[in-house]
Amino acid sequence: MPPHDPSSLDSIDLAILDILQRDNTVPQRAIAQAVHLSAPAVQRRIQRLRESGVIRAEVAVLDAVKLGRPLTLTVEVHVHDEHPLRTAGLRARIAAEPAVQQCYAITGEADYLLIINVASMADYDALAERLLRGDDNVRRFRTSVALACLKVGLQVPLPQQGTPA
Amino acid sequence: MPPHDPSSLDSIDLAILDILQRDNTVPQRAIAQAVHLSAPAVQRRIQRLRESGVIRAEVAVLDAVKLGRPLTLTVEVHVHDEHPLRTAGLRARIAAEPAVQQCYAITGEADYLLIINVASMADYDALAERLLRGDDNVRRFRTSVALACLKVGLQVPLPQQGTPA
DNA sequence: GATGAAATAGCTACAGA
DNA sequence: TCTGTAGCTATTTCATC
Repeated sequence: MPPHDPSSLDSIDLAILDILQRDNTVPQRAIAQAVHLSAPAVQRRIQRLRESGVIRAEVAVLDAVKLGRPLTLTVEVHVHDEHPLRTAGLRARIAAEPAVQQCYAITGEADYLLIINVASMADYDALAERLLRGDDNVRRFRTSVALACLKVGLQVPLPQQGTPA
Repeated sequence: MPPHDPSSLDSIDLAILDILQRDNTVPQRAIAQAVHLSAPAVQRRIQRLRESGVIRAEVAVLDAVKLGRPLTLTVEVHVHDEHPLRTAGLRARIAAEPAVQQCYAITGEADYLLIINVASMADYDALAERLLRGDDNVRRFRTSVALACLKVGLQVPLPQQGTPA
């Protein structure tokens, strides 16, 4: 995958990305019309954006409520030791746990921020048990219940470490 | 959009969703083969999942670094008054702000959790100014810098309120 | 739910700017 | 190097069983 510096993205690339970010089922012909280009030209640009990694993935976004996981929780995790060797287990469990939707390593008060989807509080309790309470490097964690999701963007922020979702 | 209760999703639906959640460019023939069904049968199921809202969106996931927004921040916002009328402005500004990738209304210590992507700290400062500091209903906010994104799942957790991304 | 035909989208090759 | 035109391949979609 060749690297891609932002300066090589022209305004047409950005316009294409703006469309695909919202809906990647839009036919290339329709995109072509929107950006005043031919369909193959659009196709080539999309191909390049994929190869260079600007487009990281093309996915379906699912509805957690309709999947029977109506509860969303945010969890701030504090660890004793941030050393990779000491956090490797936690990271591996997080990667393997489908209920964990997102995980960021952060600075400041807490060390990790998790966004989790579960069917019930009982499920969360069990999850917290095997994910956090069993780990003696986890000092404490603070859970908040999400009441609403006001916005969901899908730009992947930082180079991913470990297993991708 | 007809409602869809989780019980009406059989194991084949779940298998299809599991594939599409990772990569929605997989041809229906390949999905059909994976779930031991014919392509049109898969097509009908996908159509139903779309109409019922289980599949909420089909999108391209972009790389924020390659787009020139290498900084990810998480922000916990505390407000004075949670009344919808008093938070409407904040919510509207969040919805309109492309740098704000995600926003959850949460219980507990803070009232909102934001996940933000910006090009620089200077950009964030300007953003915080127009988004938060200008709002006299915002009591305080706590910003953390994300060091790494360990996992990104794309299940939309709760019914969205306000403008979707 | 499966089969086969029609429509449509995506991809490649080639020519020109 | 990039764009546009043309033609091909493959996928989606629809009608029928």
